[in-house]
Amino acid sequence: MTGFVGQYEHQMDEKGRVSLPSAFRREAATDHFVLLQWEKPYLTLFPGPKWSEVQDRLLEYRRNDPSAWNHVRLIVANAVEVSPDRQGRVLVPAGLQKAAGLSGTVLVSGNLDRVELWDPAVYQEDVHELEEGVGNFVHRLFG
Amino acid sequence: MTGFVGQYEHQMDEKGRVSLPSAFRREAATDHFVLLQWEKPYLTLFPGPKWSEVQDRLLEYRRNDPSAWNHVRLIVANAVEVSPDRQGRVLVPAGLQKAAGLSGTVLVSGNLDRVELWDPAVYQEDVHELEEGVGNFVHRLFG
DNA sequence: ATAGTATCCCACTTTATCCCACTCTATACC
DNA sequence: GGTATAGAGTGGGATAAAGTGGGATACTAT
Repeated sequence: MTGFVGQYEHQMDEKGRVSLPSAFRREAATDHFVLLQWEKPYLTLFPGPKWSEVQDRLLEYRRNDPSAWNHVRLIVANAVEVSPDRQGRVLVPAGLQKAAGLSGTVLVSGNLDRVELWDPAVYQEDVHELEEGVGNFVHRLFG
Repeated sequence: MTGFVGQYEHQMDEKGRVSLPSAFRREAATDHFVLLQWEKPYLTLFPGPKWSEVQDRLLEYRRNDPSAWNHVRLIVANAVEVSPDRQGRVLVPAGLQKAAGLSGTVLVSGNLDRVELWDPAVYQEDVHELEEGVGNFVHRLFG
């Protein structure tokens, strides 16, 4: 129950398969995942149980706001249900590959309750080094 | 339940393994740890249960603040789940070794609910001797 | 029915993890 | 105070697992 932590660089082959780190497979304790893009420029992989929570929130959001319908459609329509094969790889459909600019080396990054798939170069650029001064929050979190 | 107290200098071998003091292993009462750097220039080793608390705070922080996402990513992506081997050693990944400037002799220092890993020279410089005048608080703590 | 496509399974290589053996230190007992 | 014993820290080697590439089978669609 430590959540998904750590990051790994794995190769995506020409079929679009990416190995989930064995540590993540053990952590998930399920072979049932949902892969989608809810924010650019990366993909998110939710374990089945976590996805159920998210789904409930989507349903509620849609019920209370008519304009939400198209938001939900866009995200859900491009989502896929995936299961690791016997070697622990998940298949990333061509559409999602393109949406996240994935090819060759993929950064598989743990983010507590989910796993994220990034183009390494994009990650490097988007997720900056912590600056001095923003450090106040960390003492409340880790102190 | 005395917490982690005391400090030890242990050798990190070329594989990046560092022995946890046996006193700390007894104190933790678990072989499940999370090692990360949330503040420079040292590493922090959380026992599993303590990490769960921290994780909950991270999730809450992230939920309430969109700008928090990258902070959480940076810290969590460089974290690792570690378990001592039969000899009581934990493996420090190369990335974290570099981030904390660890090589050769490592200072393994108890800090109540967690264990910290320091470069001895850096520790010597950063953690000063107790100065006169700042001592007011101690009577409230220990008195 | 056939061709194209997608999914699953098998095999190999490399890297990491685990385990065994040794030495030194600290403690306890004589 | 000295000696013996047990525990802790350190180094290296072997085994198992993880990641990667390719092939075969089943399914779908035309």
